[in-house]
Amino acid sequence: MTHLVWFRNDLRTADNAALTAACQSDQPVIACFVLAQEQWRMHDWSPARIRLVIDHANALAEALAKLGIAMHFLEAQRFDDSQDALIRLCRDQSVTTVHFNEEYGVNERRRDKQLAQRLGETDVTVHKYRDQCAVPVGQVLTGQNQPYSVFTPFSRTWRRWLDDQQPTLYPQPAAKGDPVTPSRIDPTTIAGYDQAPPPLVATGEAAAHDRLEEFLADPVAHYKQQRDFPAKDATSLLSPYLASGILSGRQCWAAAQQVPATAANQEGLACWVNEIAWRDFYIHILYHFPRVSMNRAFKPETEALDWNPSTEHFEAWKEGRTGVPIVDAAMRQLNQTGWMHNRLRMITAMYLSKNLFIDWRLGEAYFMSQLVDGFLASNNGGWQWSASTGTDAAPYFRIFNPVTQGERFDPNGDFIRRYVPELAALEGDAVHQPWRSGKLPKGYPRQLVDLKESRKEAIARFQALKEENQVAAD
DNA sequence: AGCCGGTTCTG
DNA sequence: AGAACCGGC
Repeated sequence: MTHLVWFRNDLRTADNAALTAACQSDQPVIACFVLAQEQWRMHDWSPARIRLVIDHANALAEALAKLGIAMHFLEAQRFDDSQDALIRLCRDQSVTTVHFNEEYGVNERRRDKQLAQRLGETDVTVHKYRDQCAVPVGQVLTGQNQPYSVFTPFSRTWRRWLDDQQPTLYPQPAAKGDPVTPSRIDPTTIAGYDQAPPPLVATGEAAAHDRLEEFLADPVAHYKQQRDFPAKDATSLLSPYLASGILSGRQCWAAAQQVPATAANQEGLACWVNEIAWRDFYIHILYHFPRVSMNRAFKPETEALDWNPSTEHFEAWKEGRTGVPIVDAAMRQLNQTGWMHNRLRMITAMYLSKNLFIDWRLGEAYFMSQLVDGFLASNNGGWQWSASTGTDAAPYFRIFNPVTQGERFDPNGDFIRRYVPELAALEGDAVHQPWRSGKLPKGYPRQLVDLKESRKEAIARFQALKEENQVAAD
């Protein structure tokens, strides 16, 4: 008569629907987490993310142990094997009820559905919780009960739902018994763990809450003005915690509600809450339009685009030697730290998909393979936005000029100089356009493509696609 | 969450 | 000459 909480993308004890529900029963509770390393590899998990997840799984096991809940770390290769591991655990531990919070990728949904079926045959009850968003998927619909595919109207309904419902956080679970000895994953058994860059954020749920509170106590007031300047470090840096569920979107929304609004902070607060809405938006898109997690474009007609083959241009982009300073600085930040500023994600994604005209899926996968905060819904949404293949995407003719973007958002070139030492000695605006001084600094490459020409070419290809579709429609 | 080229306004 | 504005992509 034991309840099992299966932790996946929700490595927290606070505000956790599945954990709270399990602890409300009178029966004993155990927990599990599946180490599906082969599946992680297939989903392009980065070493940085693997390390963050392992560290937080261990921290979670400790926190649960204090509540008298033993964590079982299960070995599996892929999701299919994880079903077997779960079923074995249920049998060995006399589990009668399994609780977990939903995930929305197609593989995850298929896994959960099959598991529920198989457990049903053995008289184990499965309880699923819709816990990943501030507003649960399925709750933000148009007047015609359809999902939104444009952000602005989505966000209006999203905000109204929260204002009306005022969702409260799930109560912290009470101890289920005397403390137990925590189990622990040995990181040396985990592929990739020791290849991770130094941790970007401190480990543990408490550290995540500290960062959230510190951000909302002051920096949020300058968020709207300063967040777009990568040299300023003016973002919350909560994405690593959100991506692995150490913090929930609902906790972020609730914490923002608690901040006394002043003239000084209200714009920044609203701007930041809007980013939580973006996260929810892309999760809702993933839920309603599963094709986006099956390597398909949201706009099917864009599947006909003839992307350039992945050549040395792609390698140069990955390694940060495209010859465009802001692009190279951004890619090196990603490679060195496992994180990239959001403005720079847009600039580098636009450059790959429009100037180099390389398939956005390759960029999406590469980002995933490096990012500590790699999260399917947001990463896919962002890439399809940049490539003009997605919901509410940038119109195909709205192509960033990476030099102009660099000049606007890194006006002193501080960020470029931090990550591209070859350019550090250049004075003033030359750091954005090193080719103008006549001779490139030693070791810095010439541009892969002409920005003006490649922009024209990209627009022409999208224009041709549009005309083909008009002909087909006639 | 644009950029570009052309035109008009301004000092 | 440079800012400010605009239509088209």
